[in-house]
Amino acid sequence: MDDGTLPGVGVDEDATDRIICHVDMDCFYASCERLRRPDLRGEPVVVGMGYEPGETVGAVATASYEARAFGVGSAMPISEALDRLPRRADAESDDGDTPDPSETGHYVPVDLDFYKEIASDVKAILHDCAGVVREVSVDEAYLDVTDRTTWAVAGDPDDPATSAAAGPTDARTLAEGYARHIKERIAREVGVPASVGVAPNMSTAKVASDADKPDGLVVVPPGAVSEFLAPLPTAELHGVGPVTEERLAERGIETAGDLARADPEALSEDFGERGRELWARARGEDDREVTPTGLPKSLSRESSLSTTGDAERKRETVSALAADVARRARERGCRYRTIGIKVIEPPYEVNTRAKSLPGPVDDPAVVERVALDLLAEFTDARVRKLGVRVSKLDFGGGDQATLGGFESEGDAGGARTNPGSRTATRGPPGSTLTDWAAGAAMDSTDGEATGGSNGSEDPDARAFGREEPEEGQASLGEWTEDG
DNA sequence: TCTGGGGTCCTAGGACCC
DNA sequence: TCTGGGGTCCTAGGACCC
Repeated sequence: MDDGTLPGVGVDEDATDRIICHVDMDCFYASCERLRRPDLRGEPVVVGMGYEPGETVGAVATASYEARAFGVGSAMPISEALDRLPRRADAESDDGDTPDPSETGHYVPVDLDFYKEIASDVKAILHDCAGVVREVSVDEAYLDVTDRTTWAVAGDPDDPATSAAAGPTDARTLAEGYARHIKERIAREVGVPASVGVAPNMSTAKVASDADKPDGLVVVPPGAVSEFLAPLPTAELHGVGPVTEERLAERGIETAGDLARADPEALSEDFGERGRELWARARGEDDREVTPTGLPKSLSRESSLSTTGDAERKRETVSALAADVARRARERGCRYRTIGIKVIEPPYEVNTRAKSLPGPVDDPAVVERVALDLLAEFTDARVRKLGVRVSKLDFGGGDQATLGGFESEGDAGGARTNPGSRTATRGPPGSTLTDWAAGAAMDSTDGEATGGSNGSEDPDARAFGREEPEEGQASLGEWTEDG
């Protein structure tokens, strides 16, 4: 049953073996910039935000491999990136001690819309190459290509020339040829490089695509999974971050092989359900199906400030973020039932607060009022970052059984641009949910400002009437019952 | 009256990913 | 590396219901 460490002997070698590809675009933002700026090819390129004049906070989104050679990496503060790799423009305009141009790089601001356009060209190829595609992010996707190719060995398995990309086994499979075909189509038709991992399951395919970046192709046939994973540091497993890596190391677990041999019961005790899952992944066991990308679960916006305690500045920021989130939700035709904020206090203390409404709404005014109400708790706090989020999203779809039937005209196209006052799907005649929610939040804000009787109580109860409905809210019960 | 277990929803926080 | 922005999933406790 468990002889899977032998090359060529399958851990799960029956005919049901799947063939999963993980396609991961290499430094995608930088590759996109090079498409429209050929002069950036072969040069160090850093795509980031916040380094332009007047901006002080920012980070690297993507660094080309040439830039990485200078120590510039993703998520690095832009100031540090500039220390390691001075800006080419600076080098040319500076007549003082000009850095050697060969030790400078190009800094380009993020243009997500453009990258999404390029990504859609790539995704079109992926959908052409597989029946099921799960798009994980703008630059990454899983494909189930089981019905397009096989694990059968092609060519002469004894010929080392055929094994260049075959990973830990010598045999070159038809699956490898198919993956190469995908990769080459992307390069030829779109002009950006990708790394591809092929394995019998998602988690191994993911690790494989990372194993030989950039422009890599790593194929791990069914019988070779354990052998491939075993020597890798635990951090290379998907789902093991710095915290888990450290905690595993404390237990003497340094590699995927160590993890695979560990006691799953003990892992389960220490790490909960995740422990067992990581154990299985380290053993190359992962039976998750590749499912198409679903609808988003939440929408959010956040923004960094130079640390401030200014209450008005915080409120202005939250209002702007709320407006933007609400606009995006409306653009996507989704309503939301929960509105939340994120407040980050120095040094980096993350606070989240959220409030659920009795039913889904689409109303920028409600987002703003609820967000500001939640922010009231932090009126005196010094903050370095603020965020607004909506969740419990409702994309309409099946939930069109409205009581009022007011969506009969004008909304057929699906894009929900109707004003908030028309968006409640439940509620007593003559009133709407959004009216109620807005009123409740507003009442509470007033109460706070005037030192009203509720001023010192639980803000949750205050804002959303979990307790006694006040005057004018007597119908709350009707709404919550079926919510 | 007390006790119990199961289920669901809500909120807050944490880890992780790109 | 003292930290940008947009997400996902999991956990845990409390409320509430049956």
